[in-house]
Amino acid sequence: MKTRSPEETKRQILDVAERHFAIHGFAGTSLRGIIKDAKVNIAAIAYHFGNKEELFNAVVERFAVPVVSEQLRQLDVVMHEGDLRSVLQSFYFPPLKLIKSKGRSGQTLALFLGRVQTEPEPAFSLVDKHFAHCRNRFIDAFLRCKPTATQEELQWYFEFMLSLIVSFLTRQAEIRKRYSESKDWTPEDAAERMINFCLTGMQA
Amino acid sequence: MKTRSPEETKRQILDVAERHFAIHGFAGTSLRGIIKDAKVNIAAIAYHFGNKEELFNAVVERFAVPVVSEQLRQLDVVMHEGDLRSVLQSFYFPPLKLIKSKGRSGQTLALFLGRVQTEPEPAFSLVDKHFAHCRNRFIDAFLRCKPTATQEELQWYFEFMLSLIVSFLTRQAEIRKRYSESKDWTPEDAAERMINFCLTGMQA
DNA sequence: GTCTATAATTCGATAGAC
DNA sequence: GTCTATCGAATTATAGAC
Repeated sequence: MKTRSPEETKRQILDVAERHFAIHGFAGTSLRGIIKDAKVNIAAIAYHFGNKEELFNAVVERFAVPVVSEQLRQLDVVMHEGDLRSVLQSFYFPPLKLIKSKGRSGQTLALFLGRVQTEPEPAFSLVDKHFAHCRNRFIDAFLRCKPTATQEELQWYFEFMLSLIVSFLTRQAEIRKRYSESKDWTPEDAAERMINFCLTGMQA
Repeated sequence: MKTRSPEETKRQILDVAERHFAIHGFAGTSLRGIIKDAKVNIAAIAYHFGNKEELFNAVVERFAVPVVSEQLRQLDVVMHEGDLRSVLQSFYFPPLKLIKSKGRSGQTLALFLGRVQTEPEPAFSLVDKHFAHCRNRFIDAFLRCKPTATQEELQWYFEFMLSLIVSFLTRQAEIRKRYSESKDWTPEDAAERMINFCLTGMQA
């Protein structure tokens, strides 16, 4: 058996765990299933991550931190323009870009990213930890674009914007199968549709 | 111990199972937790429903059948009008009405209704069974309202419409907590916002 | 139909050698 | 750091008495 570096072992565990959590959810995932696919020892998880919940947290953190960071970075760039489309793009593009850069494994990352937002504990409580600040910043940006809107309206718009991408990420595989008779579309096509839908929806 | 009628036992199991599945998901729910709350014997579940998956199926069926039936009935009434708002109302109102009619337990029904659409197997595969026909009918109705739109566009609009309510049902408790500083809103308010958002979004 | 008792797995976690 | 071995708890499902 070839030996692996500790970093490689950690990454391997994270990759497989991400896939299992994405497909089966937190409760439906067993550590023994993960170590079987990752070809590591059961004790390696305990050594590197602690327990199941901390492993899950590590998987969330690996994608959430760079995605939120990039969303806020892009938002900073376009903030002064007061252009709603640019704000929506700042929200939608970073996660889709990360998924695309992952190639084939991006599909399970996408599923995991959506699943985190819809799963029961402990997944759900992690969302606020990573995304609460992001949400407030985007609602502020909305206010710049629509100065006459109430805070309540803008909060709903944020929830609607989030709903579309969460639902898309979670169900895109099923959507593709369901509408297989239609011509193919790329994630960029879907992003454009979501952005246009939000854009007009917010101009009610 | 007071004896219960078989029908009452079944209903009691379904009620508690619905709550547990809604809160913990399919994999995260244990039959022992259900029988403890329902104050029935473990063997009663096997006798009345078979196994865990069939119990879950029974919970889904109990709400899905009347909701879909009412959606299609309302759609039939407004189909000829070619009015998009009426079509959207035919989709959104029946589930919200059922939830409201349940009173306090409507909250867990709402959570379960949304959860079914986002959970991993076996929940997800049940969705198509109950809702596939409904989806086709509503996409047909969209076509009547927007004769120039492509099939692909209309399919996306259906997914967006579905996304909003699924996300709302799953997360409305968290949304309320998150924006507690805002003034209160009723499910009817939320439905109107979703319908208006969809309506303008579809007029892009 | 309802119950007790238990079979048969599977799980997360850990102790301890190397 | 990595491994084997295993503990203790929890799970689903079922057999069989009443």
